[in-house]
Amino acid sequence: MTREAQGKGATTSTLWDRTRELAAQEIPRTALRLFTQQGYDETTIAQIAREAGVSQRTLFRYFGTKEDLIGGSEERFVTLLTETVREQPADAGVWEALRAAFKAALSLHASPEQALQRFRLVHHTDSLRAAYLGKRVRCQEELLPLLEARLAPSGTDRGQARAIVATAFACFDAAIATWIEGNGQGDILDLYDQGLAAVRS
Amino acid sequence: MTREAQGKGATTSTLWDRTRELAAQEIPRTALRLFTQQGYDETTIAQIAREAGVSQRTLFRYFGTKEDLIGGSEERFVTLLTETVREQPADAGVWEALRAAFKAALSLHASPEQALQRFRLVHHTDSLRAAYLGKRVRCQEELLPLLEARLAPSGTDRGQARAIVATAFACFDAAIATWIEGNGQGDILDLYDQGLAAVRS
DNA sequence: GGAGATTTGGCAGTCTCTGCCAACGCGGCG
DNA sequence: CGCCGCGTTGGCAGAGACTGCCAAATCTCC
Repeated sequence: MTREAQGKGATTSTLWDRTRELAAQEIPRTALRLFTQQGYDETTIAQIAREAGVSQRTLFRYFGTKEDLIGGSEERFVTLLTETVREQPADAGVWEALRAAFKAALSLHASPEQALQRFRLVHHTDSLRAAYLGKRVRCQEELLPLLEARLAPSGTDRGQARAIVATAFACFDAAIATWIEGNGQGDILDLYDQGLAAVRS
Repeated sequence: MTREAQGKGATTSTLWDRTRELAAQEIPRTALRLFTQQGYDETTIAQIAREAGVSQRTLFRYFGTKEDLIGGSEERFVTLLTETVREQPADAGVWEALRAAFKAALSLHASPEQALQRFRLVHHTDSLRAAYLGKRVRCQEELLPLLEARLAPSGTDRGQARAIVATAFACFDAAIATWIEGNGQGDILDLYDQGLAAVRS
């Protein structure tokens, strides 16, 4: 990992690195399977490690906590959101910028089915949901200064900017909850737009 | 606890019950003191139990988890919010009803200083904050059907109602965060109003 | 092939939290 | 008064997540 690593060219990725990456993909896949089969709390780290073919110690080296086995690393998520917001044209409003960020975040999922599976799992497991919400507010805090800059011209203060960011994320979560309730019918972003429209009536 | 318990009359509360209640108040007080002194993660259950004069086992019987030592039981919070919303006149809008609920929730704190202390602790401790957010969304879910009823006449669907509730709580949290940042200056409800005004511009 | 760096695995330990059982204190019964 | 039922308490053992520490295995580079 300390090496120059991901040469998209050919030879720089040694067979060893590829094996490592395979393991790194195998572990969360096994975890997700077991979680959906028997529940999050009923699945132990020992079992995941055994079925994934690694030791507990190694598993914890790849993923710091049990919650990290779902939903990938937080940094990737944060950087995706911040980068997307940064890429938005300067004259785009904060609501448009945030919407674009959510759209980008949703595109991370391989398929709607997989997304539904993960969302359901997180939504129905208290500890997972709490962990997700924790990451979410950290995202909000990272995004705050960026959006504050966009809002400054209109005389919006920091507290108001915080409320706007929090609202956007809240409506995003609400959209996901509604989407889960409808078993994945419809489009999450449409639900988001409808929710936000009701809020800003 | 199974006895008829709190007779506000005199003789029904035995000396034994009073001792129990004292212990139940002493434990979270000790916990809060230690948490603010040396930090949440740096304080162990063993230490709290020792300084409060009870065994670990008893401590866990009173408060199911370490997080419950802060912020009291969730049910009390939920019932306060739901009761307050229910008490609102039928023609009151959802925003007014929710605002009244938040006002009631804030009145639970003995003093602004104590509130600031607790808010700061929760806000700056990842695990505590995650636990708080978990309780918060559970509150939202309890409140949802009540507010859905109030919104039904205006042709608002469930998803939109969820977005509205989520937004109100999000702005409430944002107000608290801003209030903490300002070291307790100003009024939380004012900050809430300002945030919501910016959102609904 | 060997030296150095990196990764892995095992072990012991901490901390939260739970189940189980014995000890204690309290009230009510004969 | 003595005894029994009942609820509370405390200690103990254990599960489970997670962290240092050290040795063994593995890879890379020379």
